[in-house]
Amino acid sequence: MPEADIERICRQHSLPLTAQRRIVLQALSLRPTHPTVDDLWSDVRQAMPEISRTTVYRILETFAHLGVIRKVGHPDSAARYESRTSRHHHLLCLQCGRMEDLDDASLDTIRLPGLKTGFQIEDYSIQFRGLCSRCSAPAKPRLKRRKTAGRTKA
Amino acid sequence: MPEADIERICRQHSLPLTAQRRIVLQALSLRPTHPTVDDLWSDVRQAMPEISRTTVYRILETFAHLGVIRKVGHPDSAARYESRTSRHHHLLCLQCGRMEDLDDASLDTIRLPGLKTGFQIEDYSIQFRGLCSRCSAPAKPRLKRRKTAGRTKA
DNA sequence: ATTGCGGATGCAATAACATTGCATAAATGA
DNA sequence: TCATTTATGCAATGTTATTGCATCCGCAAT
Repeated sequence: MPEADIERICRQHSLPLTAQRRIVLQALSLRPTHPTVDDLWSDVRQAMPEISRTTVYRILETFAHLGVIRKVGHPDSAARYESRTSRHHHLLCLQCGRMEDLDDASLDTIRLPGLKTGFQIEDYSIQFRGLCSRCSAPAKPRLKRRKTAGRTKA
Repeated sequence: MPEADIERICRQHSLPLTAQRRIVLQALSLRPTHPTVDDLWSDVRQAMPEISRTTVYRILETFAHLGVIRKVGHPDSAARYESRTSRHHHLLCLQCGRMEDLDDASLDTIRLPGLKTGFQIEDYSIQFRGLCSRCSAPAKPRLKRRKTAGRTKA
């Protein structure tokens, strides 16, 4: 998320533009894998060692309520956030919990379920579950090596 | 989940069939809305007041690892479980956090993303976000009442 | 029915995750 | 620069989840 966007967002909502807000949103947008609050806190402390964990919690909650970022559901309980709010999908690794974004325009044409659900639906996203490349690779450890020997690099 | 299934599952995995396991799985299958651990603990204590919270945690984790039940991702941090592991989708209320199941065979034909994702995909489910009937109804509170006056029952 | 084994349970302690109250500090607009 | 308003940091507290260990219970062999 470019600096300019962060400024605009704060001004639009009459929120003081603080260094903490800049740096937290910045850190979030640099993380493609839906970090937890503590992941972000670690990142942010590199540049601002005195920032408080509470502040990170608060900033994320504030912007999530504004719809600027999103809190994503993840089976490993611990809040996770993402900076993208436009439609996209998720790849979830059942082994390590890694969650990556997936963009695929052909998935934009899902027929929304009818009103009989009782829900007024605004958007959707698909969660694909499986094994990420890191976790599926070591799945055949007994295989004899051929010439394209496996990189076991975790 | 019928009693017989619970027995079968335990025998298949050589797990002692305890009263606690029976009652926790039973309680989960009676809850259509993806309860938290404490939701289930409350339910279960009606019939078994001395059951420990820790035990409920452990039973759910055990069976989730076996694939008998599933831990679902939910933006409100607190683990939630569901007893259905066959493909189905979710309706999530952004207001109250309620999450309901949606079955719709026409959503079974999603084209899986290719191997270029690096993921080996096993299954997917769609999360539809919006407002549930309870939360979308009071959304126009300034409206003059007509003959179909609103039930304000939260 | 009794016994013995291994795993499950309950409890208490602890850890991990999250929120709140309040004093201080910083951003904004005049 | 000053006043106002809100954010931040800190410490305390609350909530959610896990762990170690003594005891209990399901289960199978007797």
